[in-house]
Amino acid sequence: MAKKYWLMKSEPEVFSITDLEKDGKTLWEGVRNYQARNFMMNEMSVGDEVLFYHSNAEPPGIAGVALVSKAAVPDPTAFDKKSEYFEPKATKEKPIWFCVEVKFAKKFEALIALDEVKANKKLSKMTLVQKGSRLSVQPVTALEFKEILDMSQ
DNA sequence: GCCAACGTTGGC
DNA sequence: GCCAACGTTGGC
Repeated sequence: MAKKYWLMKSEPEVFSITDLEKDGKTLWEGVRNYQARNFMMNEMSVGDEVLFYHSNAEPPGIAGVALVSKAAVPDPTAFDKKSEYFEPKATKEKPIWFCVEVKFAKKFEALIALDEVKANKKLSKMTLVQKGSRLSVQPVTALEFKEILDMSQ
């Protein structure tokens, strides 16, 4: 299976690239959107590369790179009554929600702001810059991924 | 199975 | 804090 590329959004107030650098790895818990879940559950493989995006930030943008380190497992927060992500309908047999584990790869020296991505004509097709795109887990092409890395140096 | 109402995301 | 865009829910 060829390596795939992704972009995953996180609010840095909640969990930033610096938190990932500190922790080394994390379960990508709390995704409650079927499209995003399906990408994690069906498409992601260990070794896939992930652009770590800071949403709801000043400025919003791509902060670094992570690697998928574990294929999708049931999201434990769905079973946790105290979690804001608790899902009463989830059972061990039918967990409903899944999450992958990602590990830290690199933090960009300077964040690539959403504005810079929008200004780059080569990236005009990226899901991220499409109008109304809110998906928190989205595929990125190999070319787009390379272009972002080029912009980061 | 339609669709209005409602909730959420996330840039600005 | 606003609000456009989109997803989900629930009445029918």
